[in-house]
Amino acid sequence: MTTSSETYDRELTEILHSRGQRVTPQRVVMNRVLRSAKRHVTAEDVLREVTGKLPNVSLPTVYATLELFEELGLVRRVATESGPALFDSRTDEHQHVVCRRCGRVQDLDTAVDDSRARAAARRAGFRPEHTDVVLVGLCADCAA
Amino acid sequence: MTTSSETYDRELTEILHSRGQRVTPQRVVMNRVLRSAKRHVTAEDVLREVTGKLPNVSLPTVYATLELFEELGLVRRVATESGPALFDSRTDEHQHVVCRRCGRVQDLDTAVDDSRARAAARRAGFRPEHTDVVLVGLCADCAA
DNA sequence: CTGGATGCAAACTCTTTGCATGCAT
DNA sequence: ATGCATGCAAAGAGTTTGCATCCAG
Repeated sequence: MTTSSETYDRELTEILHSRGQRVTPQRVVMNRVLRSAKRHVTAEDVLREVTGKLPNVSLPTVYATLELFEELGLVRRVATESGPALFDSRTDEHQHVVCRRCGRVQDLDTAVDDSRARAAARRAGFRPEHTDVVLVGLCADCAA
Repeated sequence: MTTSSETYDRELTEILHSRGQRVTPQRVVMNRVLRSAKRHVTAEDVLREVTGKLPNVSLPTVYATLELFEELGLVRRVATESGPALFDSRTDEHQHVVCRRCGRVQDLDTAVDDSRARAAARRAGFRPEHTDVVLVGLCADCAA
């Protein structure tokens, strides 16, 4: 089930206009790149992908746009124990496995019951919004 | 139930000797600082605390020692979505709440069932070792 | 003594900021 | 026309590396 670029573009345009923000080529291309990315990407990854389609895009713009997209709910920052920031265009509930040796990240799709943790967080005075679940270990290659 | 510095020192000495590594004043003091720290600390935090007890300790030594202690299982790096690396001397299973606005981190003590996630990770070829659970939201102060 | 551990300085990576220009509205 | 968004350069935060010296065993 692949979604077309036009659908991505239309959705982005709608969100941006509803907030009085501009639809620029950089934002359109970055949105397409992110939404069709299979893996978790760094800002550098995004720049590389985008540059193939639109020249002269700068890293500061990539960072600014990633931050914007995060606010818009289009991407989520992945919690990691080190290394450059990773961004994930899947915003639905899922988990990550990270290899502590090579840094590889993969999605998991299982149910994790965080209701007791959320309740404890509220008792501690927090207003929890989402839960990052990261399993740290070794991938098949690094285990060998 | 406070544990004395002597107990910390003895435990550290034992682990280091068993691996043929040296017991230096820097390591002893850092171990005491970390084990008695209530909150989650950055490398800078550790340096500040240590400098009060032992002058001329350098940040590279703090980083090297934190990495060593991580290998020894004395501290764990906390998964976060951004900011400087956080270290936690609690190595038993627990969760964290992080304020996405001010970065405050607090411990939670609840049971989170990650067995299905672990199984899924193994199916994906990983050998999961531990699970980081981080609830992201707003703390009481920042919610206002 | 001897080599692992340290301190210092410098390099490096990742990210943010300042500012002049450009383009979406 | 207006001012938000961009590109470029430079600065900034956090972490790592190189190397001479030191000290724990």
